Amino acid sequence: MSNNRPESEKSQSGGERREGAERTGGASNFIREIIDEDLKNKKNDGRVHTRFPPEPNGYLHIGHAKAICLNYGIAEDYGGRYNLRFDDTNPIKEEAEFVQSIIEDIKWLGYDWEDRLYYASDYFEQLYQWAVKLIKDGKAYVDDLSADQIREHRGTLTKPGKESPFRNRSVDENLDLFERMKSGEFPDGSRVLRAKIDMASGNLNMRDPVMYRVLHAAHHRTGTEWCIYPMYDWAHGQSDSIEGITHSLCSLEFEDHRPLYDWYLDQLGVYHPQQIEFARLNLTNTVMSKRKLRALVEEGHVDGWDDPRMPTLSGLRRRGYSPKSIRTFLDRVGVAKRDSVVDIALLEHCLREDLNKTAPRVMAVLRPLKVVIENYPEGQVEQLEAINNPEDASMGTRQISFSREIYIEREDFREEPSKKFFRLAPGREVRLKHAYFIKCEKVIKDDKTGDVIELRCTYDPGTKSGEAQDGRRVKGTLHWVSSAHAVPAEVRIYNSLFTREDPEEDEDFRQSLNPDSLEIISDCMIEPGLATAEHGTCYQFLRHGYFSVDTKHSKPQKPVFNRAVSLRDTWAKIEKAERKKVGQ
RNA sequence: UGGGGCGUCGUCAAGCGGUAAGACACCAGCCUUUGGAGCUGGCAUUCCCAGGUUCGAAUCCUGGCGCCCCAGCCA
Repeated sequence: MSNNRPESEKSQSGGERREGAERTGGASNFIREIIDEDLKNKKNDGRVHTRFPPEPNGYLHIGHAKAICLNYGIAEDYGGRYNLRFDDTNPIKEEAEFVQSIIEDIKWLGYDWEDRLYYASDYFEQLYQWAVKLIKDGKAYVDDLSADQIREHRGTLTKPGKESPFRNRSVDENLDLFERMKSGEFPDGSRVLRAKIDMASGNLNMRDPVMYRVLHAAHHRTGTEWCIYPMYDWAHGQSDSIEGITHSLCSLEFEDHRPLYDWYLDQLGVYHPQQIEFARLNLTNTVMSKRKLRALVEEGHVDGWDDPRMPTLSGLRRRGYSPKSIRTFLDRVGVAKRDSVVDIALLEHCLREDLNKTAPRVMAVLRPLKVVIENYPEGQVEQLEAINNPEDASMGTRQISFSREIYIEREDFREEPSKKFFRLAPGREVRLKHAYFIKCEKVIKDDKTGDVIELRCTYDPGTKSGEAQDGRRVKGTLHWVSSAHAVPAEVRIYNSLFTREDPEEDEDFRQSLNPDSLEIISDCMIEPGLATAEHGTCYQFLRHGYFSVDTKHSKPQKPVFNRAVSLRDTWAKIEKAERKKVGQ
């Protein structure tokens, strides 16, 4: 590296950073350009401080991960800090258990906010004082209108609103009423505190937005201390301001809330964070709204928030996704302001890329077909050496048992093979991975059904470990397990939850729910070493894909595996193309 | 007939007046004891459209068109 300046100096220079090998935070984007510019102008004394502000009302999904990686990744890359703040301003929807799951998911992604864990509810008292200040300044008033009346007064997108008859109460009356709202004198919904801005604004958010509502509800942290709660819009900007956030990154729909945040901050005369909006993540063949995800859970279409088909972080984790693959994915997706839908194939690609380097290879037969090797001595068992990962020699080797009777994959045998099928067929020879060449001599069928139930083969003792002494080649290599040594297992194959790329296009997103999104195969045979595989571990089942030990259902001697992602399947493409040709 | 955004390959996405990066997907080939991985090559004469400015425009100007968001006492 030509760059040998001290680390601290590097971290302050945008230009150098792009050349640095250590820069892992992804390509430049419009947000980083803004920050580079701010740094150049010595804005915020060169500080970069971001935050991720989730509402604890549900589980995090990969769309949230985009916001997390963006906010936290930028802070890391610029040598700044990042906070975690729960936006808990609505006690009716929020629960402490969601706080825990959110913390767990973000930690799992690999981030550490140190001691900077905050809650909007930490600021309730300050927010209250600020509200009093606005009242005293004649910038806020207590409104007795009902929710319906407020809506009517708001006007429409094209028509200006009407001012509330309570808009011009005296400061003293407002102070008195607000105080009594706080002390619990009024029932829910009876009165609100509103900012006095402009009922004719083209921006609906500026038409005297509600700052406080009366809510006699217990809050997960403040209990029953408060019976008025701040609206998100009143709490959010000030919370960022209090924490000294320099760049408040949020999604596009808050663009026209920004003038309101700025208005509040201006009236209060406090520090202004800079809000920058970006487009949220959408993925093909899934849905990303909390409402829809909740419906899937509650209506029983999935096994829970952590169902491996869900785009939730807990679901992806259970399925076998690594934090690294998710972060890589998000880096590659980039950040911009245009609405987009990312092909889920990119996510899968990132997982394969990661697991290819790290997952131990292992043999598992999902749909076993018995093979008897007639010329192999009965009762003989030999140990063969198998490499654990051809991509990483340091992962070593293991011993596997070979014997006269084995299982191979049903789909690896074809009685009438097509030209391009180069696996096992009558009279054909293939290689057994790590073992010998075998040749199919006889096909045994069920008398009644005609199904192939067993293959009789011979092996060539001179092909041990997979090479023929006479140099003859074989095109196919099959995985297998020794029937006497293999252990039964359950394997769950997942396909996309929705058949349609964009399920939201339907009137009801449930219409394109994929009936085949989960296939349970219960009679699989796997290498004995996997019988006690640890929860969450990922393996590559040779020629199949990457499989993780299910954390919910897997038990020692009764293992359950989730297919995280299949291997790229060139053969499937060839077959598909062949079928298409024949169909013509 | 309101306000705020956005329009570059099938999908994301660089590009910031000097003659269209990269990734995924797809296609072709090489290689292979995983039809995996890897490697090589192909894949936008054109940037929503139309005018204009300029020696030169995806980038600047004007006018259209299209898409998204906003009328919670949700966030």
